[in-house]
Amino acid sequence: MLPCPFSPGGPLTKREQTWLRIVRAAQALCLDRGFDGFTLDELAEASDVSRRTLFNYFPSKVDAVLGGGETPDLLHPDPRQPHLVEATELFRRGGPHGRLLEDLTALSRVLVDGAHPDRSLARSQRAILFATPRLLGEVHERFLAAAGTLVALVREREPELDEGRGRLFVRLLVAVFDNAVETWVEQPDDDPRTLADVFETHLEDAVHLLHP
Amino acid sequence: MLPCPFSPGGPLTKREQTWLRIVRAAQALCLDRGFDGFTLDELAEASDVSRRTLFNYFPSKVDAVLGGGETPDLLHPDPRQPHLVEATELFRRGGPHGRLLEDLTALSRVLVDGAHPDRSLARSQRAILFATPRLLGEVHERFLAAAGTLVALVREREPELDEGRGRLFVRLLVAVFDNAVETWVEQPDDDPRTLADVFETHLEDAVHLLHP
DNA sequence: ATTCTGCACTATTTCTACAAGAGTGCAAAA
DNA sequence: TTTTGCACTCTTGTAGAAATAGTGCAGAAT
Repeated sequence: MLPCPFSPGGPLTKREQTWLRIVRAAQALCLDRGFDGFTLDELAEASDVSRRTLFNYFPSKVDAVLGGGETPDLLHPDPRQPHLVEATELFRRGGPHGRLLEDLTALSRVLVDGAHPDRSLARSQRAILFATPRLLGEVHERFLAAAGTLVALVREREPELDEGRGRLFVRLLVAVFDNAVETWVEQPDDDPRTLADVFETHLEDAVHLLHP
Repeated sequence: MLPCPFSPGGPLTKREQTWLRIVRAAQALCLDRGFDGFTLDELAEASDVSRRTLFNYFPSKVDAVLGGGETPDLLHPDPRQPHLVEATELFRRGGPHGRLLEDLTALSRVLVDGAHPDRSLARSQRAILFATPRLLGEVHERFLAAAGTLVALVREREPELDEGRGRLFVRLLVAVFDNAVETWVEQPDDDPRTLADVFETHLEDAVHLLHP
């Protein structure tokens, strides 16, 4: 029932327009009054749909403000998100390069960027996260869940990676991600780097730091 | 005013005896009734000191239960803990081996083991952490603080490590530590590995996972 | 001389009940 | 097929009171 954030290319469908209208209103309200400073009734009014319809688009207030879809499950990617299906299939077959870390980086990029269908949304998202540290926790949780499925996928490709190491791997990825988010959120407004860019840089940094 | 957990070797001083009595009582109460199931008045009575004296030994209830001293500052180590002073001095001068990762492992060991002066304490600590997940958060915070000073020390030795990477490094260490704690806590009761052992193993695992 | 203790104090936390808002199920309307 | 209204549950915030955590200090005890 919940839609993917955007179908690529072409004019926006009616549903996509409504989706955008809601997110924009939610972000405006959030920037204006803070996350707890507005109710869903107000958001419904501001975006010109019924309160009930909001939940037709977003499972929660947080999702509306963050403009996120469901957290992707890379093990069983949603067929409505063909780029996800494609990327995971490629990875399963030995990834774009054949070296785990690089392939993982590529896959992470798909994952991280999935939350940012639109440049202008990304920008206000940054402002909101900056103003509402509480939401950082939510972002963390979402990535944590996604990273779990990511590592599950890795373990299919690399069976010698046992569960314990998999868990550790998740934690490392999440640590890099959290750091990337923190950096990205504090970035000056005209810095063009996306969250995925920063994540990739930090992942490389992590590799160097732990290089024997 | 607060003492180091133990002076090495020899018979226990009066202060050390009292320290132990308090910790034992605190752990017993905690295992028996849960962390929130007893008051400091009760702990005072059980360990035969006045309530006020408890705070002479531990800055908080959590510290009493965990049997921890202050979180060590590796940049300015407490002179009353000579092994810390020694280890940091050695590290500053180029560490035991001269390779950052190995020296870091050695230093981390000192840090992690510092919280476990005694085998039997470590064992009940494990049981308590298992039964009271809430305390895991406290343990995390303590290590986070300590890791901060650890990385500050590293940055003195390796000036090309900028602040951003330092922050990332802290996060990675904390991730490894959290994973180690989780593993250690779930360990069967007769498993002789200390937390520091597990931490070291996981740090090595992390290095391999991020090996290009 | 140092550590312990009682006591008076402040600061958090917990509890209760209640209100407000988040989130769901369903059937009729668009 | 999507939207909407409505009735519903569940979680979270609020306010005030009680319990408990934690502090400062001066005198007692060792």
